[in-house]
Amino acid sequence: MGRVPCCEKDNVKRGQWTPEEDQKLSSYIAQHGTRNWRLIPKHAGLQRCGKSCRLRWTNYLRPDLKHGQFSEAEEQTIVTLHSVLGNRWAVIAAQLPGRTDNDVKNHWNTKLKKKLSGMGIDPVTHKPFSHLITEIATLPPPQAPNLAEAALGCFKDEMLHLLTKRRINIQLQQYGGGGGVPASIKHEDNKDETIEKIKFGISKAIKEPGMPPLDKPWEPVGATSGYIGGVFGSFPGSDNGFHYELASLDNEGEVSAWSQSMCMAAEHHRGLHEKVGDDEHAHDGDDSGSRKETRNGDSMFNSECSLWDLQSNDLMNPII
DNA sequence: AACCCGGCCAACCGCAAAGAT
DNA sequence: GATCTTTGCGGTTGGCCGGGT
Repeated sequence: MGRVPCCEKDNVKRGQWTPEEDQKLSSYIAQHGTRNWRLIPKHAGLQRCGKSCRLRWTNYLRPDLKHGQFSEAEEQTIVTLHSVLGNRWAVIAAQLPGRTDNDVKNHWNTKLKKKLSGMGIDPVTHKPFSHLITEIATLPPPQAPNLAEAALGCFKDEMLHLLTKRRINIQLQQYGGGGGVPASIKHEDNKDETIEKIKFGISKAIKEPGMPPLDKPWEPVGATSGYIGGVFGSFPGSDNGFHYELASLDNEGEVSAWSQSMCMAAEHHRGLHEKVGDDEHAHDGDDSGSRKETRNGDSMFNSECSLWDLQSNDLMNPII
């Protein structure tokens, strides 16, 4: 047999908490602790679900919480950890005293994601968009055009931002001084034409002699590409005249400390994934169950490539 | 002044692991 | 061991607010 349900949904209040409710909850927890969330609203005189009380306490009322702006150092920590851990908000928040997973998640979704996109870095993979385009371009037809279309759909906004707002230099030297540029892509200000430019660039890239053989399976090129200090380029070991050069510069044209840090995070991320990739290769014979991740991320940190090994000095709290 | 729009963030929802019976 | 609740987590939503028109 199990237990009784946590609360009857009909009889509970929802929505914003009032100061009176906050006061009731805080004073009850101060006296009795947080032992059983199901009973807390009942005993504290609140018409709330236990789950709602728990969230209110953990995300807002807890006395050890910080409520102010995120510092630059905190932002850097989030980006660095996100590049390694992905959307593991609870684990990331554990490294930021006074911040909750909800805080970190909201800050990421509203600020950091855009900040990275604005710098030309894909916030999901932490790779530069130019790198993604390069990877797509290494695919053989007919996949490449389809994927390019899909990617353009996904990254259209970010690409447009890059191409129209930031200092970006897409060198399509094969055009031969512009004479070979198709008429449809000559007007810089037109956004649709910008997309056409990207498509054209990708299709050109696919046809380049320096490109990997089209009849071979795709392999990531990250291991041989350079990406330091905000500048990224280009095809591995090729001097084929086709490359994207992407500079993440601030308004004054300088590479900011934040930008450099973000780029280093991305570089670190790339290195880690290579290492993780190797590690997973080494475990190819394992049964899948042994690699299954627990909610606390145990397996990640039990693996040969742990966050501790790679960044032990940066972590403030042990990850359980 | 009224309306619209986008950013922000608290709160909710649903799922899965952990724990209790 | 099976079943059920509790807890923790990540994704999503809805409302508030400020700026722009």
